[in-house]
Amino acid sequence: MGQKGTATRARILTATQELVETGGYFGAGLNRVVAVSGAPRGSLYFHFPDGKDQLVAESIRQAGQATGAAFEGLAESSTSVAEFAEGVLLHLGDRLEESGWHKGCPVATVALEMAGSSDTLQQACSEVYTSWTTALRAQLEGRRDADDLAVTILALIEGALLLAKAHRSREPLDRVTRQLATLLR
Amino acid sequence: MGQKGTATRARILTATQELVETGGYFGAGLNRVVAVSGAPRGSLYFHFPDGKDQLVAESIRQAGQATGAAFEGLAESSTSVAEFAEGVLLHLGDRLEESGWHKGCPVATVALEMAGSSDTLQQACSEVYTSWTTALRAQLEGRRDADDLAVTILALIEGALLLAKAHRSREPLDRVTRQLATLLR
DNA sequence: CCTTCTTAATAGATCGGTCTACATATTTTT
DNA sequence: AAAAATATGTAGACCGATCTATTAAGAAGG
Repeated sequence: MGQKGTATRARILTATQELVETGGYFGAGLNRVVAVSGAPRGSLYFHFPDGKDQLVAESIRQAGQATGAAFEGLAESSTSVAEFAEGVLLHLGDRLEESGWHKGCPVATVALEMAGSSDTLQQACSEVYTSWTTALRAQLEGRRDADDLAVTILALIEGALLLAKAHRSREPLDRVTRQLATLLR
Repeated sequence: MGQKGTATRARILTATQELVETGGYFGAGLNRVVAVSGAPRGSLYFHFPDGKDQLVAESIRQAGQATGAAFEGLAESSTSVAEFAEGVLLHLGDRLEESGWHKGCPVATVALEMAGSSDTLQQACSEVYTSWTTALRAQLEGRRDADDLAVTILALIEGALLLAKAHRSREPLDRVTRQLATLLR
C-alpha cells in the first residue's frame, strides 16, 4: 500500500470514528463519511471492500484502542483505583460537555443499535469492552472480587455516560463519582 | 376519538415500541411500523401529525410507564432495596436473553442516538429516566446519600444491560448483581 | 509497464412525509 | 324517523431525498 493510499484510508477511518461517536451507526452515513474525510466515494469500497460494517467495525476498534491508551496514561498517574476511575469520569464528562453533549462512549451507541442484528459489529463491540475490562481488572489485582468489580466499574461508567447524555447534564456523572468511593471502600 | 381510531392509534404505538426496543430510532422505520401494526400509512400521520419524532417520543413514554409499573410491582414484593434491584436485573436479563439479545432498555438506544440532535426525543428520554430515578429514590428513604445512590443504581442497571447486549451474555448482569450488595452495604 | 488508487456517474432500495379519494360514524336538520 | 351534513378515520399511490453499493475508466507512482 502506497503512502497516499494509507493516508486516505486513515482519513476515512477518522471521519467515520468522529461521526459514529456522535450519531451511532446510522449517523455515519457514507455520504457524510465521504464529505468529512474528503475521500472519493469509490476509495471507500477500495479500502473497505466489505462495506459499511467493516468500516464501522474497524473504526470502533481503533477508537477502543485510542481510548484504552488514554486510560492507560491516566492509570499511571493515579495512586489508587478510585482516583483513576474518578479521573476517567471527569475526563469523559469534559469531553461530553465540550462537544455539546454529542460525544459519549464511542462504542455504546453502535452496540445497542447493531449487536442484535450484525455479527461483525457485535463482535467488534464485545472485543473492545473486553479489552477495557481486562485493563481495568489489571488495576484491581489482589482484590478477591476483581473480576466482578472490573465489570461493575465499566457498567457504572457506561451507565453514567448514558444518563448524562440523556439529561444533557453532568449531574449523573458527579453523583456516580461520589458513590464510587463506597463501591471501592 | 371513536373506538376504531383509538384502537389503531394503540396498535401503531405498540408496534413502534416493539421496533424501537430492538433496533432504536432507525430500526423503527415507518414502513416497518406500518407493516407490523397493520395500519395504513395515512393513519400514521393522522394520529401523529408531527411525524416520526412524535411517534417515537410517545412510544418511549409509554414504555417508560409500563416498565415503571412493572418495577413498582416488583418493589412491593421485595423486603429490601438490594433484593429489589437484584429482581430487576434478573427480570431484565430474562427478557434480554429470551428475545435473542434484542430487547434491552427501551429508552437507552434512542437516548444515545437522538439526545444530541432532537430536542423532542431528548426531553422524552430525560423524563422517563427522571421518573425511574424518582421511583428508585423513594425506596431509599432514610439514607443519607439517597439521591446519589438512586442515580448510581440506575446507571449500574443501564450499564450492565448495555454490556450484556454487547457480549450477548448474562455474565455482566450476574457480576453486577453480586456487587450490588457491596454498594448497598 | 502495471499495480495501486482515484474519480464520478449511477443503480436500486428505502427513507420520512404528503396527497387525494374514499369509507364509516356521528350529529343536525327536517 | 328519514335524510342530509359534518366529522372522523382509512387506504395506498406517490414525492423527492437519501441510503449503501457497484461500475468502468483514468491518473499516479513504484
